[in-house]
Amino acid sequence: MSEHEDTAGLEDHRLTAVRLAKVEAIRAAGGDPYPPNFGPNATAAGIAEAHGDLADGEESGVEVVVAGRLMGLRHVGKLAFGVLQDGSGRIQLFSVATRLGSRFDDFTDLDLGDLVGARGEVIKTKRGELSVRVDEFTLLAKALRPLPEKWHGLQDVEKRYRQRYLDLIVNEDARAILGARSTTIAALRDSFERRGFIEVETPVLQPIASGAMAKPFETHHNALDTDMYLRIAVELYLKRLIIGGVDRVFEIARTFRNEGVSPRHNPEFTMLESYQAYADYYDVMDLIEGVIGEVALAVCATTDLTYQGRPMPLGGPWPRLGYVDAAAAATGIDWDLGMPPADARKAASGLGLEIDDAWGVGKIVAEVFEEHVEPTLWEPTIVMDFPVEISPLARRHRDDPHKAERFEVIAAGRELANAFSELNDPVDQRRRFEAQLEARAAGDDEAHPMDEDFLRALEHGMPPTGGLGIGVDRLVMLLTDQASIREVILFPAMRPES
RNA sequence: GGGCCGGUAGCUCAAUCAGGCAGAGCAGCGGGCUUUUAACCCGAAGGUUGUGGGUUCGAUUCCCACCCGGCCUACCA
Repeated sequence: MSEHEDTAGLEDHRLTAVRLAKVEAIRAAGGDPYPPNFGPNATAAGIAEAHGDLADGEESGVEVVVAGRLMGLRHVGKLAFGVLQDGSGRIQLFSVATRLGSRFDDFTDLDLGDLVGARGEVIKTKRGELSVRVDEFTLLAKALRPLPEKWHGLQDVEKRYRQRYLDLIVNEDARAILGARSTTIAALRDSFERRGFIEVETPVLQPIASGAMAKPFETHHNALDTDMYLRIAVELYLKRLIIGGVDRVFEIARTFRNEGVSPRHNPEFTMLESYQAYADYYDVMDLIEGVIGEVALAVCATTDLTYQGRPMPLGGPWPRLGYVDAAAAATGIDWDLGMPPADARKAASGLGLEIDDAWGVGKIVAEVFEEHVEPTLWEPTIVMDFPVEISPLARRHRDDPHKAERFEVIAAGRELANAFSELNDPVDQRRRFEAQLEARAAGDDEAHPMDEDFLRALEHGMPPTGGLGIGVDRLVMLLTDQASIREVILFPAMRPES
């Protein structure tokens, strides 16, 4: 195959044809437009830190070798000013025809987007721009396609998601969010590890989609000839590890749910789940408040954030509301999980909610809560003591059999974290699964499936345990002030092109 | 899934309301300039107006269908 057959039409477009021709010219002159390596010894940020205090027109006497992408090029007679962008920032390449000789024309012939290496002394120009005064430069990789507009960047949302590399090249915000996400993950890991939690990895492919109530992605394992599901949670696997004696365990788990796509939902997302033996949900409240505070400090250097124009104080302790009490306060109806379901249904219908006849009081109150309470909670709030009916994996409340020792952290009107005193009574767990099977039979296709393998593990004895799940993407949204989950996921789910 | 909005040069945007030669800036090309900072000046280029139909003498513009995206909504974390 000749190297021309695979240019995919690039030679047909005037902008790319010019660049292809430059590649050919370089090769014809014995050069390599794609050399195998290069050895930079300085970064834009490092140079700024070391030499930022040079006076205008002053020379540092220090020679550096830098590498990056050419983002700007201003040709002024026998001078040329290039803008080199590397992973740390930008530095000007100051080229002087009298120093570069015949190579000066090659420098001005570079295209925006080319990857370039340069060697020269760090100086500050007369106009005060810190620069590398180029004595030698090398084309490190020819860019055949033009960059988006240098001032406005890439605005087209679809292109920004599909071609995230362009977004990262030209939009500083995109790079900042990527960095904040990385810092968030590192800070979460650090917070849990310092508390003695061990990080593990459990199956993504599971024979039963357990641990949450959601529609899974289905797939098939050919060699085992068995249907499998992409995990919707890691809960039951981490509890197996608690049973196995791993007393503090966590996983940063990519999780998959075959549900709608929205500014707050991506079919694959990241959840951190942790389990702590001998702890109850009160211990977990302290844990989540501590962890979120630490992460906010690591990422934002403060816990007093602004989210979408409104104050978002992440520092704990957070207010704690009773789940049923909050529903009552919001609607003026004296909800009681022990009330006759018909009464609850009537009251909820009076609020304009559509209630399925098969629902129990717990599910009805949950509907009321999600409609009338959750959207109104802006600052982080712990809502505790959920209906046991909608909490099949949580321990029954020590004082009220209708409730579970479960809480969620609500922030900006949506769930940020979900936690409970874990259910470790295997007989009760079996009954809860059976109740879920009944709900499934009644038409709830997100009811939790029976999991005999997990029950067998529970029957060996699980210590009292506090469990926690944190929506990592949503946490990053809060920390970076982003309204859409797609802004904090590098490659959000999209329909295939064409 | 439903509703609303959008898709024009490589990129950022005009023109669409009320049908009449589709324009500009950046990028690219040619030329000039020894201190630029979105450099500037001169010149010449660059278009299947998302796709396919329809109405019309004439469609980027009006109509229909479809594709892709955004927001809202539904499901959910």
